[in-house]
Amino acid sequence: MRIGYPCVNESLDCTATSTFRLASYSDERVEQAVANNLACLQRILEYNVQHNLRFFRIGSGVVPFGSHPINTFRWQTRFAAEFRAIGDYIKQNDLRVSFHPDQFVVLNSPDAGIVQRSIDELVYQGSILDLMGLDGTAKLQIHAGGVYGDKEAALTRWIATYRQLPDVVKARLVVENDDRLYSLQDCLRLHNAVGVPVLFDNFHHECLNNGEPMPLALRMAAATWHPTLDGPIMIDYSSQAPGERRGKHVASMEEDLFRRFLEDLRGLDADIMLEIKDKEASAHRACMIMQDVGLLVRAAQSVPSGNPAVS
DNA sequence: AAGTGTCAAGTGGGA
DNA sequence: TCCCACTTGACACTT
Repeated sequence: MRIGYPCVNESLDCTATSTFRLASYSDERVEQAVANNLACLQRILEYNVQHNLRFFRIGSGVVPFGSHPINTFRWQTRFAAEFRAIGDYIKQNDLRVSFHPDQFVVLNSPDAGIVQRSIDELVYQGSILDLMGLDGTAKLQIHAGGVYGDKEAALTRWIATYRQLPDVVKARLVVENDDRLYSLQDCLRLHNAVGVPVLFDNFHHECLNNGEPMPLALRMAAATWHPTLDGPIMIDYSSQAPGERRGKHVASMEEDLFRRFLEDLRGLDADIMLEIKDKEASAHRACMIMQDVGLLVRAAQSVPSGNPAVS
């Protein structure tokens, strides 16, 4: 099992998603930003190895305007060596990485332009994982999309779009239950239609479900992952922020709730992404708890390799 | 240097 | 009819 956190490391003084405004686009700025982002990504991964945090979500903006037609810079070839080196580091240290393309990726939109831009974005993010030389266990995680007043029609459109995706995207795509529109059951229908694995979000399931108890829900989602092609199941973990709007993520992990969740999970291998505001701070506490209950081996006393220049 | 309005992209819910 | 949230701040203009 692995513990991870999304996109941002608050302990380091760098960002792996530095960008700029579309209005000030230039190839030079893309090159500058990608160089910075990949150097920072490498530092984050080294930090993660040192802290036994072996799961990380890479931010969508690692290549600014990565799927925008304005971006004609050949970043794939310019940074081929850097992508490959990061991929090697990921494999050598048994890390797992993923992407979560943002809310603009909607495969079931009635608008063909939106669907095409969504596919372009998936191809862009998937190509980064390809350039890193990572196998199909490195995933692209999306939601089912909108309902548009007719969920049946929306699910049908999703399936039709999925079937048109390039194989390289299909091999990585997973669909996550959301907190308002598409429940675990809805996602399982997509799985039954096209085989897409279901990424289970426990907090979304608490917000929107069909009465499945958490242990059962976890096992239903787990059954949609192919053990070797897809890897261990991925889970997004969070909990309700006390006193806040329903669906708001908690600021810092509540340890008793996490221990209870591990009880529900018991017996399943999973990589858990903590979608919690304070990032690696909570991930580190989760790591300690999992070591405490014997679900995680302690970090090796490894010396970080590569990039000796930065600290 | 500090303050702040706005940023590529979509959708639905709530004020 | 706006405004907000969403996996995540931070760019860039103004003073």
